[in-house]
Amino acid sequence: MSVVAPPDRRRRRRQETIEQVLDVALEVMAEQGAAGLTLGEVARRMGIRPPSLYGYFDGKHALYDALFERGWRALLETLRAAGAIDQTADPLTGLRNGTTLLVRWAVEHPAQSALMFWRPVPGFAPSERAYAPAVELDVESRALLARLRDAGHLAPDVDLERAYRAWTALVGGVISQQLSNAPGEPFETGAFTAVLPDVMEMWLDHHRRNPSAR
Amino acid sequence: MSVVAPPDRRRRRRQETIEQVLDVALEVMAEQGAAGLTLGEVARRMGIRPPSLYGYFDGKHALYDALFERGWRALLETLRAAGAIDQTADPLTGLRNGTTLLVRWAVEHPAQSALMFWRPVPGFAPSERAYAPAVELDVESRALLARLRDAGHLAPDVDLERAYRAWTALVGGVISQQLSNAPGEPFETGAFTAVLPDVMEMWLDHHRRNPSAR
DNA sequence: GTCTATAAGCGGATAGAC
DNA sequence: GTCTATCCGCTTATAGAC
Repeated sequence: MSVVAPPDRRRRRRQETIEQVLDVALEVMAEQGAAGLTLGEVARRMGIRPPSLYGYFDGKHALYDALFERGWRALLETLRAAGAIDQTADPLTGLRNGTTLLVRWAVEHPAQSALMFWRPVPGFAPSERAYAPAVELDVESRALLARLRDAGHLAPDVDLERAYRAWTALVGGVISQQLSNAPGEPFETGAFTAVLPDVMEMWLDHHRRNPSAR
Repeated sequence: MSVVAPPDRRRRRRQETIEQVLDVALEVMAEQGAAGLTLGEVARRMGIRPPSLYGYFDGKHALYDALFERGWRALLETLRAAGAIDQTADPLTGLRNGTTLLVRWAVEHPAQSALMFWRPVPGFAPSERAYAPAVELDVESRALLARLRDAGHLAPDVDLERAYRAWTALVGGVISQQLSNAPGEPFETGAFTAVLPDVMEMWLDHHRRNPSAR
């Protein structure tokens, strides 16, 4: 038996502090942008000194890594909770609703989205661990497209890989245009989120009629 | 007559130094990313001290501003030279060629594109002067879409504003996916640049048949 | 053991004096 | 152009409080 087992109390308290660091870091990023995060500002808001943060995170990149992972987990949970990637649900409804939810989440979490979708922080690359939930969503999304094809909504001989890349480009494009050119606009009335339905129908129309292996 | 008029020689030399600063800064950005630019690294490569750069640029943001403007001018010139936005050329060919050229330029100038299309540098916003060539391209692009409609390639009652926003989202999406998810891949063999033709035809098909005012 | 602090090193941006 | 000096941010070392 372990002689130095830490009491649950202490472990829980530590975990709470870690969560608080992440919460505060998200606040700072929301105000200053993803690359505008500083340990000094996080420490200031927590009432501690910057070096104390090293008891919880192994430096700034480790903090970014945790924020990256947390973001993808939150997004994945949002989509799962809505049943958008449920294997028994109607794939067409799932794609439309899931895509809309994803874009909404991105627009409502602009700084975190920048960290997750682009590479705004010089020198930071997510660890494999942090990347895992993103891979999970990737796998589920590809499976959803396959079900969409099997249900007859896409051409039977559609090039799924190519169609998937086009889909990510369209969705990512709406998000990046909205966040870069009209930041602060809410999802409901965004100049670019407004064309998301058009863009989705473009993609659906095209792949219903076209295997896209030109 | 002016007593202190600087000889042309000196003015030219100064201009050359300014250009050299910009060239070196682009090199550093290409290696470190847009936000990875540091005055120290630029000065080091030029064989001078960081404070000396203040004789040519009023600080780091002014340097970013010049790089932003230079990038949009270069892109605009590339498109003009190819006749893509020539008012007498066939608008359909112009759109296809111009879009392809734009995406190619972006993929071949990734760090500068990030500065131009997104907001990777905390606290930096382009000046009106630096923004001017971007506005010019914006105006020309909208005019190209109008000619496309008048030539019968788009539905006569198409919502041009909406169609234009969708087009920028599609093109920006291809660029951002390519640069974020497969950086370093050349334009010719890029995983996402490869779907650009699909994406363009999607947009054309949709707007030929659909006014997109749903 | 655990948390946090202070001190100090380093690099970067920038203002001022020469 | 330079050097100096200041300020800020990340990071490590070390030491004191609980």
